[in-house]
Amino acid sequence: MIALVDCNNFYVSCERVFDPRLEGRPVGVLSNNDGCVVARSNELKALGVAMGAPMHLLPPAIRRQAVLLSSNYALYGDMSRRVNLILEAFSPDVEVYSIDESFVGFSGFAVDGREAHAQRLRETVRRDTGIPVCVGLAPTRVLAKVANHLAKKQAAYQGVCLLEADAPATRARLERLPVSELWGVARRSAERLALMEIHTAWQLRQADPKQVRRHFSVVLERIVWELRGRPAIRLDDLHEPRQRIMVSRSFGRLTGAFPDLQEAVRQHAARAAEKLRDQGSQARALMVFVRSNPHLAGERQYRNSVVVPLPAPSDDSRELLAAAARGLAAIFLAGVRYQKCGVMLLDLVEADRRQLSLLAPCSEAARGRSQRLMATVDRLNREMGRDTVRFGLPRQGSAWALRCERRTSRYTTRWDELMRVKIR
DNA sequence: TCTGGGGTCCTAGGACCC
DNA sequence: TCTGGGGTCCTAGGACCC
Repeated sequence: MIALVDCNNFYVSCERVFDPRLEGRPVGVLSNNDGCVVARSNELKALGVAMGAPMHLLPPAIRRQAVLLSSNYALYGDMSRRVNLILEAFSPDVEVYSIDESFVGFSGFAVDGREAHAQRLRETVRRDTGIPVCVGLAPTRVLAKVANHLAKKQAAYQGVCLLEADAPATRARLERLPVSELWGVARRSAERLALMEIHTAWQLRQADPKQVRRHFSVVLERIVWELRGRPAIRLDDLHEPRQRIMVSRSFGRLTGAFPDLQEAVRQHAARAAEKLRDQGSQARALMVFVRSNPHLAGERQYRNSVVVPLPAPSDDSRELLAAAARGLAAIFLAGVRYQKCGVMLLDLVEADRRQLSLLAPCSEAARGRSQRLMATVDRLNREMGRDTVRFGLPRQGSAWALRCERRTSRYTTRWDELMRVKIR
């Protein structure tokens, strides 16, 4: 039995913990650059605001009524960590799936004690962090997702829903669930399933797995097995390092100036290099991309990317920044107003299993110096705050700087912001 | 004026091998 | 007239997730 613990309207709930005046009001949290609505309170959903709605297209009446906040990832990340600490006290088997969801192993409990245990978990998280969560219990992950969905939608469940694979009640629930609401089935697959007269989760469960695999993919076949109660989806081992690392941002405003892009690409490469060292990897290649704003008709459109191989695997910020700069120079086109750029580190290898290059031999002494330098930079930034040491100084107010005009305080990670009072 | 930022897995098809 | 039958590896792009 697996429990899916999902925080309700997570970003909004985090904001409410530190500003109870937001309770009962329509609240939204915005993406970077205050671009889109990425989290909504129930009150905001009730006003008809869709997930991902562009902020500047919201009706004025809604903008007046709602509290719309910039995202505060330092706060959400720390609150997420606190929630997971509590989950770990309830089960030795916690798989963090995203910032607001975790799968929790629930095997080993007496059959009639599972729901009560889930209720206790829910109450403890609420009491100790202030975050409301719902729990879906089922034998597979896909069914646990369905159970969680029900627990959120129907108050009668009081936040905990258990689905057995073969119970008549489960059949009734699946018959009423559109296939597109299943985890792993989105618009494209739903459209193609509809052509085969498969509209509900129950109909998909009844489909022949082999046929499904032939017409769609092994991914959808696994969903069929999971709906039948047979586990077929394993999560990646979370301790596995990432296979690629990406850092990209939209600019605060469009810019066609090469120095602006240079500066942004350098910042992204430096941040990516920190993430790379943090997971103990090195990159064998790096990708740089730039693009104009595809939403603007009449604007000259351009997008391009280039992969820059590195002579030897590296996690040295200086080498990665230099490679990124070369990549940018190769794809920059004058006369375009750019909206976004980014850097992706590719072909990652574990630092201690790195293969040395025959073509670019590098003395062990030089490697050692590089490693000590990077470790020192990372330590200073960790202990004294991000960007205490950085590679080159960005100018103030550059075009690519993010807009985030409505961010709340980083209450749990910054002493200097803890007491900052905001009057609304 | 203004539309996010990450990730994963799978498949098809090309290039190449014998 | 008529030109095989497997493999592997890599990459780009699709689809999906939060």
